[in-house]
Amino acid sequence: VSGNAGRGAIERRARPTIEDVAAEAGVSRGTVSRVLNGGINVSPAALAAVKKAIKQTGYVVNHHARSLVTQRSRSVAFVLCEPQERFFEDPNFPVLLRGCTQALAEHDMPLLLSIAGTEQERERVVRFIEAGHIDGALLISTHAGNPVIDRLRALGVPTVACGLPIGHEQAVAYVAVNEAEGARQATTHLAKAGRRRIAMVTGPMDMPGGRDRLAGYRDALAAAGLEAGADLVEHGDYTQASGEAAMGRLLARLPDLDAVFVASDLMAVGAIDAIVRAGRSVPGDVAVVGFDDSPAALAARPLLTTVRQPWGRISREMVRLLLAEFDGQEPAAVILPTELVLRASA
Amino acid sequence: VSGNAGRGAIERRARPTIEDVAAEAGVSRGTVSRVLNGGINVSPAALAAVKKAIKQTGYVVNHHARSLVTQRSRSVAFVLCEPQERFFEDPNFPVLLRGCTQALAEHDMPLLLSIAGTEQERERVVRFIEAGHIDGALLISTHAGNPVIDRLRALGVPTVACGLPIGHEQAVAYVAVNEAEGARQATTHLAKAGRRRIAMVTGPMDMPGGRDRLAGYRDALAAAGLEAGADLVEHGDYTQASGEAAMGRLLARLPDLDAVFVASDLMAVGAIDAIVRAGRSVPGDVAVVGFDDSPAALAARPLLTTVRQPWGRISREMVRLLLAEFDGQEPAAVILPTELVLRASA
DNA sequence: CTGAAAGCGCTTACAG
DNA sequence: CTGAAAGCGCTTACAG
Repeated sequence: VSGNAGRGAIERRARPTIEDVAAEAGVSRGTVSRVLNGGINVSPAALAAVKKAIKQTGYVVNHHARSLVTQRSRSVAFVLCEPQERFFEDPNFPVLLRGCTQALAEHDMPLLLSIAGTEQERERVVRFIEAGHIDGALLISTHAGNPVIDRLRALGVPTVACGLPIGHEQAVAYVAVNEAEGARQATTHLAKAGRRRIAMVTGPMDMPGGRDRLAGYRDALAAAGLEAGADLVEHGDYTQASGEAAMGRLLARLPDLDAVFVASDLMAVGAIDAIVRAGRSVPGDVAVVGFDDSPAALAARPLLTTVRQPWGRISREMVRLLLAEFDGQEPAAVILPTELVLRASA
Repeated sequence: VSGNAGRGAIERRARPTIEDVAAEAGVSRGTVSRVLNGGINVSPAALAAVKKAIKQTGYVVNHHARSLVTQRSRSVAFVLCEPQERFFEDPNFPVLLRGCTQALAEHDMPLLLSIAGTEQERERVVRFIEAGHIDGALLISTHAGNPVIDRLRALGVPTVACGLPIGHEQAVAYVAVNEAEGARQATTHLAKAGRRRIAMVTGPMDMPGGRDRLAGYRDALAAAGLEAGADLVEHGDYTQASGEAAMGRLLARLPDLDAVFVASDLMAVGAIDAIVRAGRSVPGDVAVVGFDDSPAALAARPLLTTVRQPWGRISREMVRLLLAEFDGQEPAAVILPTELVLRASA
């Protein structure tokens, strides 16, 4: 009500400082600071007085002042090194973004979104990080030769990658899923259901999920004693359109195909389109298993049987690894298990 | 190469300060600061010397120190007040998020992602904002009675909403699209193409996009002299599933339906599913127009004719309005035009 | 366990 | 146009 009248540029009401709290509690500002930083070396009486004073004054720490002396910002960048299209289309990104935001929030750390899709954006993001605005980075990148990762390493900025960072496996921390095992689960499920001609649509072969899921599929085929000719495999790039196109080629080439394992849910949605358009039914004529258990799996008709990536846990582990690096621990890798989720498509 | 050996907790190489630049340039630190802040009241000679020194030392300003004295953080929160599901499913969010990130980046301001879907998250986000960590907020909310908006106003934090903030139209800045006009464009197109029984699937009626698109649809029907019975309208909640269900009801009730205007692309995708499953073709039997021109429109089969929301421009205008508020301008509203995008579905 | 004091790296009146 | 100085709000040895 008193509010905006005559306000010029932004100006907020003056916030209480540590000095105000000290006065209220009848102690020095050093003591207040000690309470703020864990309460070590503080008498119970002083502790109580300060806590009460904090409540009364409504004090909240000024992070800029704190960061100025500690040289830490307590903030983390979520660095998305993807071309525009993938960022928009891939349903996994929002899930991962939300997971990381939540996991960070639990430690009262904000997430800065940095989009580094183009060369120009990459440059800006690196400059930003060089400027020391953040303590660490969560790196989402699918490119094998991503320059951002080199720059980050050169700067000594703690970094955790999502998925195996090809070429930096030893040097940068990462959390990934057991790709091959997930593919085995999917393929074995198809084989056990009595499918004999099981094709696959892979992801890009220069990415871990591309290579390793194919390897797992081949393992499972061999274990089941099924044929595994090269003609059973087509490649996609994780987009829905590429899944549709790859499936079209498979269908044209292999009329007796009765199942397909697709390396992402989004591609699987495209594959189902192609199957239905070819006049065949899912799962009646062709059983389909996807990968990710992304929101796309639930939007698919029929509902998609898929290999779940535990996104919530992946996010939390990424954050945990990053915090560990802040504390001086060496970069580590975490490999998480997948789980087959049975729905209607297979 | 010298790098990590023996590194304990995080520690980066010491960065040059303003003092180093001053020494290098042979001026005082006040002069360096003046150069940094626009170069006003600085002689050409001093300006040149300082610029050179900045380059030589590789100096980059310490934002914490600056913020401590200016009391401004130069960072903005993107506050997403949506239930989990919508955040994951709605293809508009990534587009908007990217647009705002880019627009902010052009001003060298980082975007902090704040997710306030649950009550608990809302509480945390408000605390964070109360702590003074950000200068302003971009608010994405579809709820009519959202408490976050009240808190933001009470705190006097400059805020810009995406879409008309019901109940706060006069008090908080916003940028929205001309909803009714967009709906008119869609409906008129259908009428001009010779469709006579044009139904509609709306969004939630407690949201501007729900109400106003319905109004525009009715206007256009009246202008075209077409029937506009209440039985032609069904309501959805912007999810794909709700679009499919609503379309199912429409089809069951109105066998002679030959067109439908759906208030979001995602619901339109669901509607197409329902139409095809009912054994009818798109656009042959039923023409479909969506709303948004989100990535979903391009993933749809057939490609979706839709009403484009200019997301890039919406993002830029939101950021512009926010910066204007930082400079003391009163909250303003920006209404942007829509554009009908003709593709295959109608 | 506690207080007084130095210092983090900046900006900005102030005096000249 | 420029420099000396105060001060933003904190943390952290240091001495007691």
